Amino acid sequence: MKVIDLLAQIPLFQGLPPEQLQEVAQIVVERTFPKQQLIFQEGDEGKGFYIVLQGKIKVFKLAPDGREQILHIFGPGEPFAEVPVFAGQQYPASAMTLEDSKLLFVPRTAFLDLIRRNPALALGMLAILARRLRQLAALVEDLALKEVPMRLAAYLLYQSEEQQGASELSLEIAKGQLANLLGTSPETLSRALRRLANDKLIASSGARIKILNRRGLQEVALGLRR
Amino acid sequence: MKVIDLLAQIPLFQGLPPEQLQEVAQIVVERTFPKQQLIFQEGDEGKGFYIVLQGKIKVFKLAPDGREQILHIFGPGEPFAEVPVFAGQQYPASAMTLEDSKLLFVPRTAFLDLIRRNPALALGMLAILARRLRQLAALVEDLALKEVPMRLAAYLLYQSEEQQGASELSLEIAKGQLANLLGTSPETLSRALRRLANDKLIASSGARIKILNRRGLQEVALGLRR
DNA sequence: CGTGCGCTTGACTTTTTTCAATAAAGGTGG
DNA sequence: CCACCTTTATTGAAAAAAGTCAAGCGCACG
Repeated sequence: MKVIDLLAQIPLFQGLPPEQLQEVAQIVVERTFPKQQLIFQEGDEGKGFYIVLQGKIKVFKLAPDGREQILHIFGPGEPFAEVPVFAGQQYPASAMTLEDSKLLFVPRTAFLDLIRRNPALALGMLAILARRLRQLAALVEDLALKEVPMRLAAYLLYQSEEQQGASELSLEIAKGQLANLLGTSPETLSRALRRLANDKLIASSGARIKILNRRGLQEVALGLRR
Repeated sequence: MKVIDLLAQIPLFQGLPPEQLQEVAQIVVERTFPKQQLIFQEGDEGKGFYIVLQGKIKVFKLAPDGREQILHIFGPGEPFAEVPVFAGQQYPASAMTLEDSKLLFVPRTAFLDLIRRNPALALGMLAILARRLRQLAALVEDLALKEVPMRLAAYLLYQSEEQQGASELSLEIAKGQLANLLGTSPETLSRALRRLANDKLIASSGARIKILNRRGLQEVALGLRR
């Protein structure tokens, strides 16, 4: 598939006139990464941002002792690492592939040029950053105001939504990674899962989860049930 | 002072041609709020964003049980609550004055119009959102990967920077509010302060803090010293 | 000068982390 | 396709960090 056709699928570029799409196609660089590959590290100079074509990317903060907190996981169609394009010049976090992935790299200066000539693109990017702020604010809320079982219940319900409201859902990421996303340890996550299963809210086998009592799970997520 | 002169001082509007500045002046609304006044609540429809002229504003998330996590505190010159202007239509958090405050309200549709005609303004707003993402990512990092004394030490050093690197600094906000900002309880904050004082890193009397051992405080902030 | 709110302190509980050992799962090469 | 080996997940027990409850103190404000 040609780059320009891929670009036409990206929400950010929806409605971009074909000649500008062509321009984008000429400045982007396609890059592939194997699973577990570091894409950039916090503090690296950010000369552009990325768009996921295939695969899955985690963006995370690392503590000196090696513990990590995932800020976000990105899948196909999603742009990430835009922050250094617009403010500062260094990446505020690190990024790594969770699977073999194919990315487009969009160089900073060329993209800024384009945005200056196209207000719709600017508004599209503003919408993306605004949504990201919403998500990060929700993560802060989770970490500061909710306990692990609440966060886990919320994540399961969210995944269920993502998967067409199915009651049988897949965790999508390894449990260790989920622990890093929920801001806890694998041990605590494991115990939280067991607790939900004991309470007959879910049935769990490996990365496959079946929601047995959606109402009850929602109550846990909201803190109405301990 | 006239609105247009106030606007000219706001970083976001730096470099805006005078006629567009005039346009902004015509669409903004000046509003004053007493201390402790709720400006908007999470979930309210956001018809525009605000700019602080005077005073201090906290933006926060509230748990059902009343606990709160402050996401950010804004002072003069800073815009806030831009998220619903660009994505979704509801505020993702609540906002309240910490002091008597004077704000400018910038209505959404008029501002979007303006931004469509002015790429520099769009880039300015992108830079603001990008910086905010950086700050929120740092807050997530603090909450997930650092203990309370580390966060407190980092806050004290940050305040010292803000106050021209002075060793004698003011907390700027009430301790109860600082606890909500650092993601902890007043009790735990109190104990953390006493611990730093016991270790002769700071001397504290009320909201006045004197840094006695900056190096040591930095070590605490980085987790090199327990 | 009193009153009240915010801050501090102590005692206790809960949640989560950490350490260690075991069990299960997944990938690789024979 | 199976056996092995490495990685990942689970479980138990103990420790640490922070939260909660309750009481006392003190400063600021009326």
